[in-house]
Formats: sequence, C-alpha cells, structure tokens
Amino acid sequence: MSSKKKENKDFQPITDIDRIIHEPARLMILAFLYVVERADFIFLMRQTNLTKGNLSSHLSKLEAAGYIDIEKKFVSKIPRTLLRLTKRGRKAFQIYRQNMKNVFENLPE
Amino acid sequence: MSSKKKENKDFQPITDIDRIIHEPARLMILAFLYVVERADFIFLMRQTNLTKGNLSSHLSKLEAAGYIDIEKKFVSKIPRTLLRLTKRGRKAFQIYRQNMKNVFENLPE
DNA sequence: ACAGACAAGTTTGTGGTACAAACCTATCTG
DNA sequence: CAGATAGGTTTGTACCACAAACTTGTCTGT
Repeated sequence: MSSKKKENKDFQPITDIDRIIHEPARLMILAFLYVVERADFIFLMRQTNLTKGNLSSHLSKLEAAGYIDIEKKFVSKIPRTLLRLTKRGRKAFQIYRQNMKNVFENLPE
Repeated sequence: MSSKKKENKDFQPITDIDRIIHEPARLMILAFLYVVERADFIFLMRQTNLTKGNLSSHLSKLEAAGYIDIEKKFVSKIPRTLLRLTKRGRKAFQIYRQNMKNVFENLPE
C-alpha cells in the first residue's frame, strides 16, 4: 500500500518531459507545424530564423523520432521539401504541452 | 515603418527562452523554491530525485546566474546548505513562465 | 583513541548534442 | 561555360548534463 520510493508526483510532469520536443528550436518547428499541418523547408527556415544546416538537422531528429514526415518533391526541376506532423508527433506535442501546463498550474501568483 | 527583418513575433517567446531555467532539473528546483522560498540541500535532493552531484552543479549554475542564494550554515557541527530564490531569480522564473504560456496560448485544441 | 561507516557535498570524466561552417548538387544568368 | 544563387546535407567543435570518484567531517563501536 505505502510506496517505498518517494515518487514525488508533484514533479513527475517535469521528469517526464520529452527532450526531443523540449529543445527550443524543435518546439518552434512543432508549434508551427501543429497549426499549419504542412509547410516547406524554406518557409519554415524564414519563420524560425534557423539556418539551413540547423533546421535540417532538427528536422532529421524529429523525423527519427517519428514526429514529422519529410516529403521531397520536385516542382518542375526545383526541389521542394515538405514537412508535416505525424499523428504520433501531434500526440507527443499535446502531451508535452499538458506537462508544461501542469508544472505551472499550482503555483501562486 | 515596415521592418526590414522578419522578426517573427509569433516565435519570439521561444527564441527568448532562458536556457538556464529551461533545463528540466533546474526548472524543478526553481518551481520548488518559488513556492517554499527556502529549502535545504537534502530536502531538495529528495524532492527532485537528483543525485547529490547533479544537484550541486545545477545549484552552482543557478547561483552563477544570480537566481538563487546559497547559504552554508553550521547547526551544531552539522553543515546545512540553505537555498532561496533571489529577486532576480523570481523575476526570471515569472518571465520564463509567461514565455512558455505564450507559446501555447494561441494554438487550437 | 582510532578504524570504519556514514553524511553532505564538490570535482572530475565522458558521452551526447546544438550550433556554425564547410560542403554538395543542381539551376539560372551573362 | 564561369560564376552566382538556391536548397539542402555533412562535418567539426564547444558546451553541458549526468554519473562516478573524491573530499571533508562526524559518529559510532571496541
């Protein structure tokens, strides 16, 4: 009945924080994709002010986590990279959001 | 009138995120100190489930940032390390909190 | 009174990662 | 056909979170 371990329910939301999402650059990316549901590389780069290189590697990481799909098309010889949130990504983002909300919820002021 | 640079007001709160606070372990520490206003090392260690080593280094970092005061007392030969939020720390935490709130504020669902 | 055992921290070592800079490949332009 | 530009990817590096080792001091038991 009594738990041996102090599990500290208070801080559980913080302990559980998804580090993939927690990184500010990726949080920006996800927050954007959460709304528009589809965007291309260049547009995202302008929106986030990330460099090409960094945007690229963050996108790879998000893809590896299964949070976004990366679709490479050609529009009359010009490459176009389209990004969209997966179901999994959407879910993870919602959970992250709820966790962060819980952290601050019961604080005064 | 028109701004040359795309400043992306939408994501400004994320760009401005305070990395000292953003780290989950330190967020936990600050969230706790925000409430109790004074705690000792051991108690904080139990609350956060951090090891002594990691707690120590996070506290050092918070102190270096001017966010907490570390007070080392002796209570009849036994050392006691007391932590409390500085005004600066309290302010920074509030700003961080507001930034995070802004990030999620205008999203659907 | 002195050999452990324990308590309360601090310092050191290391693997992972965010950011920047270099690189790549293809198209357009004079 | 020599740059310049566009759209990315890969590489290099400096930092930093976490774990493990170390430190300093107190409290036993014998």
